[in-house]
Amino acid sequence: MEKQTVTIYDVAREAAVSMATVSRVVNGNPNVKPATRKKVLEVIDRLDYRPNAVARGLASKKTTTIGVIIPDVTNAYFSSLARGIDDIAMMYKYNIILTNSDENGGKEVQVLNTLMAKQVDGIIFMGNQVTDELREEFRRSKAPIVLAGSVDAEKTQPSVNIDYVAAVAEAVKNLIDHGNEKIAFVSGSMDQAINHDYRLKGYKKALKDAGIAYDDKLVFETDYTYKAGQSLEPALNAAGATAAFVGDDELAAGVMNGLTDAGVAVPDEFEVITSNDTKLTELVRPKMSSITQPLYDIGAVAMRLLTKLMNNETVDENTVILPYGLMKRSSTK
Amino acid sequence: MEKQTVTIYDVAREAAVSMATVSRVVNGNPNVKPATRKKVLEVIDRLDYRPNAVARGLASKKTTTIGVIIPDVTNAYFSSLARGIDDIAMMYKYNIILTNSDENGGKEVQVLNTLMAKQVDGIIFMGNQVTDELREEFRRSKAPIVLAGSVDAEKTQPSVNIDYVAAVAEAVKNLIDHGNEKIAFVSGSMDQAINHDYRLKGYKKALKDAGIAYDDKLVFETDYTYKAGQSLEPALNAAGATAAFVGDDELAAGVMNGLTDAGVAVPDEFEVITSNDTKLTELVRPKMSSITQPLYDIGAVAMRLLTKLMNNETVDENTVILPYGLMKRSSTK
DNA sequence: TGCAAGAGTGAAAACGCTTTCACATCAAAG
DNA sequence: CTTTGATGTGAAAGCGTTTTCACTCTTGCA
Repeated sequence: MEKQTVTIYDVAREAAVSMATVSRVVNGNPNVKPATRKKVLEVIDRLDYRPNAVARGLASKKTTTIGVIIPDVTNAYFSSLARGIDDIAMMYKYNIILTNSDENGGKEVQVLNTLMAKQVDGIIFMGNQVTDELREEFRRSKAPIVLAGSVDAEKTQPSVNIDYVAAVAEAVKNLIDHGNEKIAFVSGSMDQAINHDYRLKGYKKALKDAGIAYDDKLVFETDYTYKAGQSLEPALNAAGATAAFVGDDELAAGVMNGLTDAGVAVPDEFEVITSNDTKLTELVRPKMSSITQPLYDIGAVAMRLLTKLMNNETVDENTVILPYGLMKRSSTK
Repeated sequence: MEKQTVTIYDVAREAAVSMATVSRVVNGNPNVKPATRKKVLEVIDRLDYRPNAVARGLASKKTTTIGVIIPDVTNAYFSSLARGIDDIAMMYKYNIILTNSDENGGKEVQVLNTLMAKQVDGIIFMGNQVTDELREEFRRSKAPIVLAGSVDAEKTQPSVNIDYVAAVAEAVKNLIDHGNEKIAFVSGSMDQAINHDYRLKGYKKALKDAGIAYDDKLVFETDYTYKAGQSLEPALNAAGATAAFVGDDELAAGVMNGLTDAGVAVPDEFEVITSNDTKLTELVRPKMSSITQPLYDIGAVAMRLLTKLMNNETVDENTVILPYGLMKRSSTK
């Protein structure tokens, strides 16, 4: 025995008005006589009428739902962004369809398509490897798409980020200032624009400014996991590094613990600076120095930007750069 | 100049068949002559036709979308569950609308309502404080709802969990076996069923089994944050505790670091065992001993259960209990 | 040769809303 | 009193699918 759903038509009949009028009061349209409005509201209340958002979406061509593509919710960096996104979305009455992509191009394209099929009003994309195919999909989307905490070298989409090049350069300079000359650059895949086109650039810049020669033996390309970091100690040691810039906090924690476990003292014998300033940096011992990013805000601002785009408001700047900082904790001198 | 969307009608016209037939081929209905199917598929391809999921949802009364209510994505425990949920959901062609509730009753009710308005096919709820009002909303929902990693004392909804009482009892027994008599019970709000009706019960049981008197001075009700744990050291000390069972990993990390920072040696002078076995337990030093839970699986199984419910398959057991374990690391002797 | 039973297809009615357009009403202005 | 411009309301046409039902062909079989 299915519960019978009450529709706008039922309300109209009971209130002795037209569907149009019911629709008006539901949507807060001011062109309704107060007496009528009251009458309709009473019936709505009595019948416990709840508008069907799907029907609404079909008729109005707006779903008040946005799609969010995230590499992995389980990653503290991204989940912080996601929280910022959701909070602002909720503030603007949007809901979020969240899907994990594992930064896998095929999955990203597929997910993007189902999001578009579901007629989301907008999309927020996180992930640093924007393939040509993906870019093509972006282009064909009628819903606006903004990148959050992610970069695409082609800069074809609106995005919100920090200035990665400058941030990394500053972090590395800090290490250099402490007397380190052999500084490792540890990050995830170099196929990712953020590593290849931004972080590495910052790293090289700092080196160059200090007159230190770039040595690709000091560049460690691995994946963003604790384990990967932990097992990096021998290689780091073999390369003669005395400090490392690391592109991810979990990875950095691994690097640091791997070092410590191998009897290398951090920061006295080896300094580590990381990138994302997630909670993690405070939990490990020694606490990790890090580039600071307004994670929550990156998500929040991205979502805010998206709302403007969805409303066809003109936005002065398509790519917004938020301020970063450097937080000295105990993994650097 | 809006891009003109191509509809099923356009395809039908171009392929010289009816909409019904196009619908059939799109949905893989076998009652279509191969030749016809081929012809239609060609047109679909040529026009780049993409079915509108909203229209589909309206007509079929299925949205292939489920709602997920999560206290906070940023929390490692819950985000692990969320990942399990999403993976299985994707496997069954569902998408997920994710909303953060902060375990705030009012927000939960509101979110639940918007999810139902959006006609989700099912809902997964995480949160340990099921108010009467919430229970009422659950009841009125036509979409099935399952609790994941969350308990409701009334057991009115399907759920997937571990046996919290037994797990906590075992953890505490372990502490007792190490010679501790004054064992602190540290958790979040006692209003939450999981703390009040499960964990505390397990704690008391272990005490009773060992013939140790229960002392509510040793029960610390706080919130699930690192900071809260960190500042607990003086109180713990004042109560004369020599060990603690903690209900959340981040909180436990705080407790442990607070202790360490105050010069209390873990585990020699104070043992700590935590509850959720998130990655965190491995990142801090000493590594934390913990009850182990199959986090990902709890989410995955909950989602799987939900698919069955949505298909009206009969399920033998409405509440599934997954196995737990105890992982000894370095925060206990 | 005739007939029952599929197989394949199309017409059209939902699905539950928004929105356009036309119309009616009414108060203020001439 | 008329005219006018707002204000309030309803009829009905979408929105893009799925699904039911009826109908036409084919086949296989008696």
